Amino acid sequence: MDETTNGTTRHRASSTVDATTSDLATARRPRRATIEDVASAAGVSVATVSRALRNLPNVAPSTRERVAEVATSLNYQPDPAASRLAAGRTGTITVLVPHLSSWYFSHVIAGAEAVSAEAGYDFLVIGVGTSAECSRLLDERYHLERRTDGVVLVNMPATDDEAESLRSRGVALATVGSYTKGYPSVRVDDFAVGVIAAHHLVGLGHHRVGLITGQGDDPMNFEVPQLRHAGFVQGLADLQHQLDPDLVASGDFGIDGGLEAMAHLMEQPDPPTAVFAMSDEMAFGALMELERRALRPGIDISLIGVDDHEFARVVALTTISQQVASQGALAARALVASMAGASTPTEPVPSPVELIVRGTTGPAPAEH
Amino acid sequence: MDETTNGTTRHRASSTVDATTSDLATARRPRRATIEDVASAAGVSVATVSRALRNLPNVAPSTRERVAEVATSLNYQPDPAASRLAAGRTGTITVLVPHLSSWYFSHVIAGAEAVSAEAGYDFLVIGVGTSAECSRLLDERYHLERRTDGVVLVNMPATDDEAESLRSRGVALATVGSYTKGYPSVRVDDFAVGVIAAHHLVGLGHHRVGLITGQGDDPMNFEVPQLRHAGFVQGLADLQHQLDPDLVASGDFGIDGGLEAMAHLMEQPDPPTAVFAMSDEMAFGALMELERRALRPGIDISLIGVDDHEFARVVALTTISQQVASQGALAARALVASMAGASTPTEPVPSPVELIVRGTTGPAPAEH
DNA sequence: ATGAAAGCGCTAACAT
DNA sequence: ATGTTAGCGCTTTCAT
Repeated sequence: MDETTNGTTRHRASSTVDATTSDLATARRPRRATIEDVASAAGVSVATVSRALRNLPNVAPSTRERVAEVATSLNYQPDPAASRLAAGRTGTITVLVPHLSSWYFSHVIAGAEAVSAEAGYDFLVIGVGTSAECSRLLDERYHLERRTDGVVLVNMPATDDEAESLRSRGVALATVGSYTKGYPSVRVDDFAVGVIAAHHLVGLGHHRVGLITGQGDDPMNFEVPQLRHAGFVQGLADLQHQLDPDLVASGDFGIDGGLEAMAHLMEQPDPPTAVFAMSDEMAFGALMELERRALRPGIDISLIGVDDHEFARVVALTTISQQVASQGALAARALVASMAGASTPTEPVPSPVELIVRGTTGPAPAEH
Repeated sequence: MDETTNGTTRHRASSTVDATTSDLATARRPRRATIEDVASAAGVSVATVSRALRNLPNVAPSTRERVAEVATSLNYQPDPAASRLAAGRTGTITVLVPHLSSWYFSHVIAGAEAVSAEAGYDFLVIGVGTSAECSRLLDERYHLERRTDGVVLVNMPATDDEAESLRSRGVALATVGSYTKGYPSVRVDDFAVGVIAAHHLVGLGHHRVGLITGQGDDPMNFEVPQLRHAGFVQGLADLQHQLDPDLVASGDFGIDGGLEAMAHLMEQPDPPTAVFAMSDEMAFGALMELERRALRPGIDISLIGVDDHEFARVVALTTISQQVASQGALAARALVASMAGASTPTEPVPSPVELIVRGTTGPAPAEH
């Protein structure tokens, strides 16, 4: 039944470690060593090999060592598909992210990948254009749970239902850039980001401040802009200032959007002397517009961004830095921990921000 | 033997399509539908379901349709692990790349991911720091062939041996940014890039031209800098010019490297009036250095980069554009084709480049 | 055109 | 501490 029609048992002499010893059976290709090969070569059962190699308890130290040696000499690696099927775990972490190539997301991915690899997980990447597409993935039809043990959601809102759906299917969840109740989520204090920006600008003596926000067409990730906005308003209020609704323009988190938003702001009857752009990329676009208007950043008008993009220092952009790769890493680490059965932090895991003053912010122009 | 100790057969009435009908057996969780569920609900064997769903021949149209309907209504999706184990194919494409977060690589990944997803492949990402690490992966110990049907190598040299090792293990290969004999590889004509840069600068009347190259510590991807270098020299020679070895500095493909390289060039006794930086990022660093020296790009000194990084237009950098995401997509497409058994292009697949003139290049200063 | 059955290479009870 | 064995859910000959 286990043995095929020939009645011979396949165990070799237990000292037979040499990988070149070829069974009369399959001698076609340089066939991969299986757990059975290791077992017979080590003179133990496959179960023991399995235990020994996965460092499960109840294996004699001497046995464990011998098995490990044999496995190495046979260049044995368990077949992922087989163990997935048998164990029901995939050894895979999946990250769901919009715009794979954008600065922010690629850094998150880099951080998450490093941690996943180190923890021995395969790292799957799925680009999701819209949040609708994301919901579809998180919900039924595409069976995420067969492909992955955990997913990292980057700047994608997951409803409580979606999160619960994942949980019920045994998939762990962690998010970065948005908060899902009951799951580890890494993020900066976006409210504080807004406050810091406001305090910095008003502290420089600016009274008329503008905001380039990031509300785009896709309502994906509405939380971040909303919080930064609220924080900015609060920061102004702290210092007895207000945000004129006319001085708020949306820039879609891109260079072009930033450019247009800045143009819009400068076309106001009473334009701002200082502007807070919610991302460095939008700030870059804004700088282009200022250049076109021959306005000197930091002198004629102040501009502060968020991110500390590699490029910010090239144009001397004052910004509020965040550690993006580290956020991806933290999320992956939380995921690994929760998959290992550890209790996951249900409160948001904070990631630090820091004001970095460069050249694009300066004292308010005297003439007023 | 197939049935467990109880002798009951598990087939339901063939009209039973309702997913809520619970066997007396496993009624624990909302168990996923298996191929058996579909088979019994459709009143056919699992083999037929398997054939029908994968569009294999020898299935009656009516049967195929019925199976498809039942599968949909049961929300059935084959378990990847099971089919991998049984079929020996993984349905996975893996991309091996250094520096996940850098501009170039993240764009390649984005392109490759889109194509992979569209073709129905899972997309695995592995960050490899050094080329040694890459070789290790491509060689024996970590069994890539169990995890993936094909790999995309980004700017990582694969030796013929490594490529052959992959082939013998049934893993398809495609590369971008480097050429491996006998495998599809997508790349720009880096020699032409150098020529274009040289012609542009000399065409503007520059006689003393410098080069910021990218040879770093890790000899990973030596081909690109080497070819661009050679092309640059050739382009100069075309117009009776030479490259002074003193005007060549290495910048490691980073902003800081570019900055230092430019500083080095400008400290020469007879500094260049025009510089070709092999990447936009190095050019950005170079611009910072020029700013520090109060030299106006495009007027006091000309600078041209390569890539057309999103940011290039922000600083009006003249550059030679390449379509990076498209390269990743082309590579993935070639991989998909070769895995489907198509004959793969063994000649390099060219990706276009284009000179984009902006503000950082201009006529050579008159005073000379 | 369809079905029966033998694995694919592991893991996880359950013995011992 | 170790061995036996029954699956995991598919794919794939081989029959029919």
